[in-house]
Formats: sequence, C-alpha cells, structure tokens
Amino acid sequence: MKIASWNVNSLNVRMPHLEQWLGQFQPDVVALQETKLEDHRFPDTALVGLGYRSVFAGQKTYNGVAILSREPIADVQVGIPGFDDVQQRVIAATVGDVRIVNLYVVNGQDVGTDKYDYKLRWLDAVHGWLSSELQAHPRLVLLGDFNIAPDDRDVHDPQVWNDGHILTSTAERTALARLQSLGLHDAFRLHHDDAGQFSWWDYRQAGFRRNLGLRIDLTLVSDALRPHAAAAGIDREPRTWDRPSDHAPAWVELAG
DNA sequence: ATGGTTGCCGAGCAA
Repeated sequence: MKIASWNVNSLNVRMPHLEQWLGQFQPDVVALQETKLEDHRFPDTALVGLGYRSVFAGQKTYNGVAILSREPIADVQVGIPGFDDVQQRVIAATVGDVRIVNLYVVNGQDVGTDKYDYKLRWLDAVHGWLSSELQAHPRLVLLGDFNIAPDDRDVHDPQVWNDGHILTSTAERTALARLQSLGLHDAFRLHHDDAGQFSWWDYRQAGFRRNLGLRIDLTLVSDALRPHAAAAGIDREPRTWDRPSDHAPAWVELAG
C-alpha cells in the first residue's frame, strides 16, 4: 500500500500534474494540501475516472486538504476536534484498517509573529487530538506539509535555516519532536540517513536547479505500523515538470 | 539580501 503526501499549491493549476503522477506512480492513498478550492469546485468526478475516490475540505484562495484513495474511505473527520479554526488544514479518514491523518501545518511566516504563535498553538492542539486518535486507531499514518524541517540534514544551509528561523526554529522542532514522542516515526528516516534530500524548493533564485531546498513534507508511521514501513522516499520528478508545484510528493509503502 | 517567484485575483497577501 503506497501512501503519499503532496502539497500541490492550487489543484486547479496542478490537476494535469496530479493526473500524470497518479498514472505513473500508482499510489493507493494520496493526501493533498493547498488545494485552494471550494468544495463545489473539487474535481471528484474527474478523479473517479482515474480510479480514485476523494474526500476534501477546502476554501477559496488559501489552504484546503483532501484524501484520495482507490479503496473506500470511511469515518471522515475535518478539522481538529475542539479547536475552532476557519482555515481548512486537517482531514482524517480510514482506508482499510489504516487511519490517515492529513495535515497542512501553519507556515508561521516569521519567528515571533502572530502567525508563529498560531502555528505553535495549532501544533499543540494537534498533539492533544492525536494522543487520543492513536489510542482509537493504533494503525495510523500522519502525513502532510509539516512546514518544519526536522534537523540539519533536512536543510540546504543550516547557517541560514537555524534555531531563530521559521521552519527550523527550536520551538517548532520541539513541537514536531513532541508529536513524534506519541509513537510516530519519520518513515523517510527509517530508510535514509543522508542529508540534502528535500521535498520543497523555493520558486525564487532557481531553488530547485541549485537544490536549495528543505525536507518539510513528512510521512510518519505509528508504532504498530513501523514494522510494515517497507520503503519511503520523495519523488522529485513532478518538480521537474513545466509549471510545477514548489513541493514534491513524499511517500511511504506499507507491506504485509 | 526587506530581494526573488507563483497563485490567488485583479491590489497586495501568503507562501
């Protein structure tokens, strides 16, 4: 079972890329972020034609998340229970016997801003919710655009991306580590320990060509699924295509 | 590098 996460940065623009990628990569489940589409505009009919059901929670202009699956999707949850939020950043659902939790984590803009405070409060709410979600669903995959690079291997320049910088600040990394301490394991790091493997490259300054990137798109597997995480990676190919998203898909394969 | 690029929508904001 191949499960992937992809921040498409507008599904309206990226639908041809998604179609191409679904056809060649053949994922079983895909978590999308930044669809930037109201629900009535979501291309669910076109996706059925490609063999995928979908559930989604969108809004105009910003945010928006979805889960696509070849198999039936059950028990859909939108948002974090008990955390009022007008921003559509969370959708969870069950596929087979696996709970899929898709996050579009707050970017945070800059350390010390109101958006940064919102990011940390939002991550705290996710932590509280996931501790109970894991009890109810031990076989769980938490994936998405985390907008946090876990450690210095995951940034092209640790001098710039340091403990005072957004996406790499100590408080953000601590919040991510706290989530992982619930028993969630970075599937990529179960299989690779090298630096310089990124999932996002800034559109500016020819970031992709120069590999000036960060690894901020993660697939985390629960304790129960860890022995089944047979492979994980990042598919850079769609980032090479014409008019790409600034993110590449990150994936984990569950076996057995 | 208070730059640079893309997507939203039609002026700046968010990333």
